Amino acid sequence: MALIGQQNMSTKDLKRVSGSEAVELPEGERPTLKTIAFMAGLGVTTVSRALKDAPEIGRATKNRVQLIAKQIGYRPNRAGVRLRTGKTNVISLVLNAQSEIMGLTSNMVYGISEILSQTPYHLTVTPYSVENDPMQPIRYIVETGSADGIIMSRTEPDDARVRYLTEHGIPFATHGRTEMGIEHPFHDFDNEAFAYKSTKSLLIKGHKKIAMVAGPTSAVTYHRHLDRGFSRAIEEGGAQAILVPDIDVDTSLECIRDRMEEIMSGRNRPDGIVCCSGSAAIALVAGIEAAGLKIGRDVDLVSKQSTDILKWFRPEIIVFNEDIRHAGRELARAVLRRIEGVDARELQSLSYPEE
Amino acid sequence: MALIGQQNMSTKDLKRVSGSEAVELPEGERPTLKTIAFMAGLGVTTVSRALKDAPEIGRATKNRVQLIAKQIGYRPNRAGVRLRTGKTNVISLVLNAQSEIMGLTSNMVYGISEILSQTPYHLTVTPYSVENDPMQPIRYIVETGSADGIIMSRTEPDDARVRYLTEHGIPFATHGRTEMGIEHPFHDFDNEAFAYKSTKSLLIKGHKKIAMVAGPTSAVTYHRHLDRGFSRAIEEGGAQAILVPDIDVDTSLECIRDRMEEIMSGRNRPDGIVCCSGSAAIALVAGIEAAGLKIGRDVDLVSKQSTDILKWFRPEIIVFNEDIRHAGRELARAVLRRIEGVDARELQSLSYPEE
DNA sequence: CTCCCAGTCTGAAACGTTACAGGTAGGCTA
DNA sequence: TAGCCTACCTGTAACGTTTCAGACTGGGAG
Repeated sequence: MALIGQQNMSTKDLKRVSGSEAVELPEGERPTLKTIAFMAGLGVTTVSRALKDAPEIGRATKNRVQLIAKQIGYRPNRAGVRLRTGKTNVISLVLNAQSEIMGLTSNMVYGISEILSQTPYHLTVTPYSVENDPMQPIRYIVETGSADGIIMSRTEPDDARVRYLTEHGIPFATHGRTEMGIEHPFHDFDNEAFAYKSTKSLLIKGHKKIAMVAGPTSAVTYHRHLDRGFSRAIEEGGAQAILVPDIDVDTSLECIRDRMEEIMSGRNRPDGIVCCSGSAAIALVAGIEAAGLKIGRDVDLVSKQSTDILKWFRPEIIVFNEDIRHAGRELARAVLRRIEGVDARELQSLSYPEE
Repeated sequence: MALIGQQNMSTKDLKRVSGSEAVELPEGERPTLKTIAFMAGLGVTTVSRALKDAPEIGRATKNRVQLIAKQIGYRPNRAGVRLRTGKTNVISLVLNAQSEIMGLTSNMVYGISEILSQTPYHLTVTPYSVENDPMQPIRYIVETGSADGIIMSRTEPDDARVRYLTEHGIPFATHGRTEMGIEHPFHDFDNEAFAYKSTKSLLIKGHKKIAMVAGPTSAVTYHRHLDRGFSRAIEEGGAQAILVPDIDVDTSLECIRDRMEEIMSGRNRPDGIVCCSGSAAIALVAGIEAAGLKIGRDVDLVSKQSTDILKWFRPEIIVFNEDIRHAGRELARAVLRRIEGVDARELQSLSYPEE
């Protein structure tokens, strides 16, 4: 551990500008406020203020300083700013490191980055393993002050993280909604609308026995929305809902397939299925086909997908798309504006299923 | 907290306490070296050194200081360390923000995080858009000193980023190899072995006209390896290589399918195909089936995959697995050890195709 | 002529850390 | 007894930034 700092390309012995004029030109080293101050013949304070357009600095001076800064490619030292102000200029994406088949995480990351790339913010990713407490990374970030804002997913109706962050006044945005009477920034896909529309589309095709996967077993909020939309459509259509028990967002694909085969081999099998994730749909299909049935003939399947894969898999599947990259953009925008102090209620958005 | 009263024995300690600073008890604020120094009745310098087990600090003192630090949950302030030492404790993952169907990026991120979670390092992700210069994020990181080490992918035989980082002495590790006479840390999947083995397996099945997708059109190094393994196996087996021109790592799936359909409808169509990515395989299958052929009957397909999806898609596809999460772990380990000063040649690893 | 004010600019201090150059006490050598 | 060494510990300065409390103009008011 004594070795760690050693890579740090030494030769730091540069003549320092102390009180008098030890001439230091923009050689090798990164320019700082001091460099600009020296070049402009001003004090560091003035330069600092000039660069942020403070009103007590003359127009001419500001222009001059800003010109120099641009010319020599000045970039504020993040450590300096952070130490002095506590502002990290970091947004942390907290997610669970579950293996996933589709590029869900990637698209979220890319969406967020798209927004952050036009700001001084950096993005750090903090996964937590499935067996760990989801609160742990959150606590770490808050206790060490290592980010100005947090984006997280797998939001639950009563979410301990939301409560904790709200109590501590840390800006955050969630992918998904809560139901705990706390107003906070979020972005969510309207899963109720999806479930409703997709169930409807099955009803219109004349199906009468409809199943939804995965059901409301899970702790995650959006399953409640799915259930709501599903139940509403079922009721309106006077159809029968077939239950698919014990499947949630973490159920393995193998398990989904087996469960599905079982159900599709039973005598009360559904003629229409609503599925809420692309990967689950793939397992469903395997189960259905293992039961000797065929999508689009014996049973219709409508699924949400966050990546355009199902059309390659079985073109017969009816798909609705959830744009995760867009979610990433929305969440990034929300958390940034929250940091600026915008009211949480203005930072809540939904996106709607598109066929 | 429990240790507050613990001002033990000596009388001379008191002079420090009453001597200069205002008495500042461990309030809501985060503890710093000063807090510990006050509690232990020592100087900040001593505490700093005691915490890193410096030899010039007495055993007893070290134990005492470390105990206090643990008790009050002391965490070094990253900004302080970074400002003073230049060490950021950040690893940056630089990747291109191409949409991807499989969870390639995610698994890389998770693999890296697995390693970093046991260290003080954080992971930042810096995507660059496809139309941008790949050098841009690299330059940014180096110029602003915003990471201690870099991990990057899409490595090319003559890679400008590798040259630049080597010249600047910045630790990095690449996913994939270069061919430019510069020794640097890398992890790579042995694509030559994969191409050789998979082509062999087709030869053994009696196939005589074999195609490989994607071909060596791409700038990325690993296509050369694929080509080498493929050619070697073809030569040994006295088979015929069917060319699939103009397909590279960035070709859209639609385009791959169309090209494939065309080729499979031609009169000199292959009876065996080697494919180097799961998503390309999906498009290939579509093309093959559009030509009215069937995998496993008219043509055999062997593909690499980085996520276990092909078995769901067409179980007839013969698969080899590339473990991206493992690659992430290897790369993280490599860049960390490089930061510690380990020779680059000791930080080069390959992983081998597994069926 | 003085006084005050607005408009500009400034040095010092502080954030938390580590490197440097000592300092002190006690014991051992000569 | 003086001198020196070892084992521990210490204060100060510095990293780059922002905030605080001035300080210096020139000019207008009294």
